[in-house]
Amino acid sequence: MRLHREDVLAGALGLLDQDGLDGLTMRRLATSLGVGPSALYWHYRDKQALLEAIAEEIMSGVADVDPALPPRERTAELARRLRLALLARRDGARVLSGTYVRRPNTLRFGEVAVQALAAAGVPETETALAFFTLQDYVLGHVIEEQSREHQLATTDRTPTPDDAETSDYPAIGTAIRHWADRTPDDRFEYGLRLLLDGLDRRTAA
Amino acid sequence: MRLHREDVLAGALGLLDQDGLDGLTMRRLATSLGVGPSALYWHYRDKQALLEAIAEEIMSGVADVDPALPPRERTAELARRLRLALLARRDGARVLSGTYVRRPNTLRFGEVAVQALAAAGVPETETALAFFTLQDYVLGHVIEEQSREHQLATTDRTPTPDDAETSDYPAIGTAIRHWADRTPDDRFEYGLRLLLDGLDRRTAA
DNA sequence: CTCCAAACCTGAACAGTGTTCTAGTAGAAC
DNA sequence: GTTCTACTAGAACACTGTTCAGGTTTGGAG
Repeated sequence: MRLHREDVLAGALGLLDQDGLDGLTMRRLATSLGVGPSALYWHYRDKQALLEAIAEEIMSGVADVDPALPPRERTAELARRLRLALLARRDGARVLSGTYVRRPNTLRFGEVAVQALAAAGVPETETALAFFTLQDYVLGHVIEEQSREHQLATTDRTPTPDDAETSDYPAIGTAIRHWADRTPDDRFEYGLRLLLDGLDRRTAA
Repeated sequence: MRLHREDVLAGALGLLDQDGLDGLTMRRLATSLGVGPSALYWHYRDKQALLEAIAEEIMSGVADVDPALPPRERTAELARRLRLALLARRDGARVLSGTYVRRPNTLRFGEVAVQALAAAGVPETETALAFFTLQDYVLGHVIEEQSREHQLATTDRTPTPDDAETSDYPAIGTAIRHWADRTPDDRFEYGLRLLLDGLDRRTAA
């Protein structure tokens, strides 16, 4: 009935999905594993190390995109897969944004993305800039997306400001209405297309 | 020698700049104001409310962009001002990403940005999508930017992976080197231009 | 000048957090 | 069957956000 490193990680992932990042505490994780809190510190140096392991786990498989795809569609697919990976776990984006991971899954994602961008015709001097731009967008987008889920779960009032204050900000009102008509996927695709179109312009030159 | 709401906010901002978001605790804020912890709860319902006040303070003046600027340059300027506002306070991006603020400064920023986008020729049905895309990018970008500052301050080892592992990921190595040659401002401008160029394409159609 | 209500604070307490010890027990290897 | 390593218990430390009943201080009205 003893634990291994992977058991702790699996338990942490389960607790994360169930109670969110704020609910993921060392003590609760310990009791959910039927063990004292100090036992966890044998497997992971501290909580930060555990979170980095979670982050690396989230990134597993994200880079496994069909290499036969044309380069532009390949980078798009990488961005989509990153988003889905973050969405797959509760507070996934927040977890990833708080960790600096230099491990296989994370590095391989960067490697594959940079290669796809280069193949798409992005100058070698700009591939990292383009990669981080895409990654920053995805991260920011999913952070807000998951933050809205949380907002909706706790205060159960829709985040769309159809409130009184909207009358003081006329443009926002109609803009938000159109925004609310789209699906979350559509909203993400819009920004993604903006970035890819912008990239096209720089590959032509 | 009694406190007012603004004194608490000012003290919180000072402590934030000095010790970062993790160092901003109610107890330390209280002692820095020469008062007991419970005194703070008279001025702000809880810590979350205080953080939202900080977020709104961060957003003050961000929307004050020259309305005479041509629309495209105006939206670019709004994005730049948002970034600078976030950078102006330590962990500013993390603070903002954790709060849902519906207050004057924040709303006015959205209003002005949506108007600029509409003036630039973005279809009315897409202004909110474009606005959030820009905002998500800026937020994600600055979160990573400030996260790197933190990394550099604590572990004093440069985050550029010139390490051994780079040999297993050949494309990353050269890509990162070019990335490291740019200034932080340049890196931000690159992504911003990508988005604006992408927008141009959709305003032409 | 007094009185009162509002504004503001104290001090103690509760329940929870990450982390570090020393001391110990279970499991496999020889 | 003993020895060595892998792993855990339990208590403790120094924190965290938050609440509550009871005191102050303050500005203004009568």
